[in-house]
Amino acid sequence: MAGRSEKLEKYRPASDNFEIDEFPFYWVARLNSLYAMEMEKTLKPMNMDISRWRVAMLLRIHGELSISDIAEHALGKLPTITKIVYRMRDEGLVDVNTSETDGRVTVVTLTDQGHENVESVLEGTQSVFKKAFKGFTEPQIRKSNQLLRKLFDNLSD
Amino acid sequence: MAGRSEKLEKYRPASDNFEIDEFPFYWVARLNSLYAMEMEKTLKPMNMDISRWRVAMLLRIHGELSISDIAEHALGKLPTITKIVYRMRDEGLVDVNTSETDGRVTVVTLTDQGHENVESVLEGTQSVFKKAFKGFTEPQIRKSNQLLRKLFDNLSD
DNA sequence: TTTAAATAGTTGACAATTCAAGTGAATATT
DNA sequence: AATATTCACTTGAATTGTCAACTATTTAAA
Repeated sequence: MAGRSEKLEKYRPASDNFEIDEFPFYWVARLNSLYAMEMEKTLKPMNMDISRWRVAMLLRIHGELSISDIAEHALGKLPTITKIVYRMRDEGLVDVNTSETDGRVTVVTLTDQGHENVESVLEGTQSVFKKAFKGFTEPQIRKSNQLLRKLFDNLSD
Repeated sequence: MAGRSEKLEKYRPASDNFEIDEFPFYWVARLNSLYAMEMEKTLKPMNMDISRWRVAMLLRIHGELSISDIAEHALGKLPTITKIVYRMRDEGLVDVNTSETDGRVTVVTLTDQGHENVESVLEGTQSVFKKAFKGFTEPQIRKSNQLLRKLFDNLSD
């Protein structure tokens, strides 16, 4: 009978009045797929895909990362990241070395060609972001980001 | 020199002051993966995965869908959905039939076992949603949803 | 009414991801 | 110091997803 719990009913997937259009994770999934598809279009001509792209961007930002670091940021499984990295190495995009301070860790960096590749893709990717946030002001973008982060933090506890 | 364009710089992936933590699609991707991983934990004991689950939920809501309908809602490629559906049929979760009004379309529905399966999984999945939106009020959830939809709509033009 | 074009889905070859089970290096325990 | 445990990957087998090419059905055009 209380207003709040009644209203919340429609977000409860098990509820009879559940409305999927009102379910945030439905839109997170769709938004993510759509973004990925748009990006693939930009990436394909450069012989890249979304997986390689995510790894490359992280390396561009951080300079040097271990396989686990990449897995953590890109939220992928270790074997998956391992294989992406070695694929990228075979394509000349990254260098792979064993850490000098810890023999267990594998350190990955972008090669010159990898850097060039990233920069030329970057030009094309901006349009996707612009399109999605068309009409948004800076504070709105910041708030959107805060929201996404908050949900992520909540879920990772 | 203008305030706005300077502030917006950090969201431009090509920019030198780009900060990935401020990039909404980075968080969309991470949030989506994290949600998927949490869901997988709940789904695994019932012999389900996220793909099957998405198809099952859509069928629970809509009752009957064609392969393309499912592909559209789940934002998957046609061959992918086709294979998921036939896998689910082999596992007894769905029925697959040719439409009586249009011989090209394949109509998919949940079997009784599929329904039971969905209901028992639903019990477990609520906690994931609750965890993510812990501390959110109903208007906040609604606003979050609006935001995600808006981004999706922008991108799909 | 043929023929052409568009739809809706399927299939097979290939690529990517994932699980389970390993390896080898570093830490912790006895 | 020897052994056990944990950590950070790596590998192979199996599953899943994707592209390209194809089939069958319906709709549109000539």
